[in-house]
Amino acid sequence: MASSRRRIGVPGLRGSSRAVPAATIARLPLYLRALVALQDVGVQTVSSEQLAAESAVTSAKLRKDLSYLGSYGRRGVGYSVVELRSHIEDEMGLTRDLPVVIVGVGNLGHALAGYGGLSGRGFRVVGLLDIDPRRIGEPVADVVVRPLDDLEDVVAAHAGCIGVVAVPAASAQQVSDRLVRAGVRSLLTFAPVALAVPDEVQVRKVDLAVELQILAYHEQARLAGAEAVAG
Amino acid sequence: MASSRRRIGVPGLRGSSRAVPAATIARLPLYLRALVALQDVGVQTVSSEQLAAESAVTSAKLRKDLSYLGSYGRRGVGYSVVELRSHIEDEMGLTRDLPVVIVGVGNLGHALAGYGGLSGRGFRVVGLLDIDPRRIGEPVADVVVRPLDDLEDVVAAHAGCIGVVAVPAASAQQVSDRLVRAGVRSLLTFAPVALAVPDEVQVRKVDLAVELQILAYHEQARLAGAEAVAG
DNA sequence: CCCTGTGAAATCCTTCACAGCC
DNA sequence: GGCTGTGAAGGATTTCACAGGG
Repeated sequence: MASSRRRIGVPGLRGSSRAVPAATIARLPLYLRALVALQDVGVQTVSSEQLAAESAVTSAKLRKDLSYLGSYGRRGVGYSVVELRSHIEDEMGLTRDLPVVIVGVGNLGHALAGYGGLSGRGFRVVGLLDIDPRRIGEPVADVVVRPLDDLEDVVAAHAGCIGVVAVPAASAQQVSDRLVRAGVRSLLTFAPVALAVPDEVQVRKVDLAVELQILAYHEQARLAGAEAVAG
Repeated sequence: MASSRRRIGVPGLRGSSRAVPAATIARLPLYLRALVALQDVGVQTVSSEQLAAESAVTSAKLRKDLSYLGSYGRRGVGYSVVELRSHIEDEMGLTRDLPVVIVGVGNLGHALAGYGGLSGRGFRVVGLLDIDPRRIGEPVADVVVRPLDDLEDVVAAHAGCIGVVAVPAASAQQVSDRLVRAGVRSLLTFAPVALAVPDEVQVRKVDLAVELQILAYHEQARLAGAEAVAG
C-alpha cells in the first residue's frame, strides 16, 4: 500500500549499499515478533524452518530475506535468537523508541492509544489530539487528549515522529496536510480515502472495509465454484 | 498477507475462466470506493486517468486491472460510473450483505462494531461475542454482546459469514480454531500472531505494530542517509 | 548428515507503447 | 483527437535446488 515498490537503499551511503527489497522489509517485523516470542520462552537457537513456521512464511523466503541483512546464521545449526533479533532491530531502526502522534480519539484512536503492543515494541504515544471539546482533557492510557490546535506544537516537540490519522474520511486530507506541513514524514492512516502527500512522505493505509471485501471475493468465488460443480 | 499468491479462478467453471490476479483483487475495493464517491456527486462517466487519481494508482495499472473483468469501457469516452460499479460489485460478491461475526469486544471490537463503513458497504454485523461476563448483554451499535459459548450457534445461523478475531494474542489461535470448526472459512485477525488454519480458509491479518515498524524503517533510513551526506 | 546462503529459474506484477475504436 | 484494451518488455518477488561449511 505504501507508495512505491522500488528497492530502498540508504541514499548517500558510499560503496556497497545492500538494497533490501520492500517485500523483505514488510516481513522483517514478522520475524522480529517470532524471535521475541522465542526469546521469552528461553529458546536460544532456531532454524529457518522453525522460524518460518512461526512467521507463516516459507523457509526459502525467510533465508533469502535474512541474506539481504548479511550472514548471521551458522550452517548446520541455525540462527542465534538474540543475535538475529538485534540485527533486525538495528536494520529497522527500532533501537530507541519512536514517538507517535494520534489524531482523532474516537473508538479507533482509543483502541490504538490503549494497545499494549506499541510501548515495548519500539513506540511511544506522545500525543493524542481531537477536535471535540468534550474529549479534551480526558486521559487515555496515561496521555491527556489535547485540542487539535496543538498539532503543530506536539509535532515540533517530537522530531521524526509518526502521525496516525484516525479521523473521519471527510477531514483526513486536511489533517494529513497539517501533519506534513508540521514536519511529519511517516503517516499511518485508517481513513478510507487516498491521501495526497508529497513524494518524500511515506504513507501506509489500513482499511477495514477493504480487507473484508477481499475476503468477500473469496467467499463468492467458493460459492460460484460450488454451483458450477453442482450444475 | 492472505495465504497464497496463486491466480484465483473459479474452479469447475467450464471454458475460459478468466483468472483475476490477487494483486488486482486487492485493488478492486479501492476503485469501488472511488466510484461510489463519484456516483454520490453525480458524475456519470470517468476516464481511467481520473479514476486512477482518485484511487492512488497509475492509469495503466487501472486499465489492466479492469481488463481482467472484461471490456466495460468505451474508447474515446471512459467508463460509465454506475455500470463499472455494478460490474465490480458482481465480481467481488458484494451484491448482498455478508454477515460478520466479531469475537472480542474490547476497544478494537467496539471500534469495528461501530464503524459505519461496514453497513452500507456490503457487510452486516450479526454477532458480537466476548468472554467477559461484564460485557455480555451490553448493546454495541444495535447488537447485543453474547457469551463466547454462543459462537457455534451464531456461526451456524449465518452461513458463509466472515469471522473477525479481535481478542488478545494468547487466545487468538483458540478462537480461530473454534470459528473454523464451526464452519467459518474467511478470517480477519488483528492478533499479532500467525494463525494456523486449514488451506481452504482465507486469512487476512492486520497488525498495527507491523505497519508502524515498516514506517520506522523509513524514518531510520532517512536519518542514516542524512548522516552519510553530512559526514 | 544438517542447515545456511545464494545463483538461477520460474512466476508474478507493473509499465510501456500503440493498435483500434469512438 | 481522446481514450480504452492489450501484447510485449521490464522489474520484482518467489521458488528451486544445490554448493559448501559445521
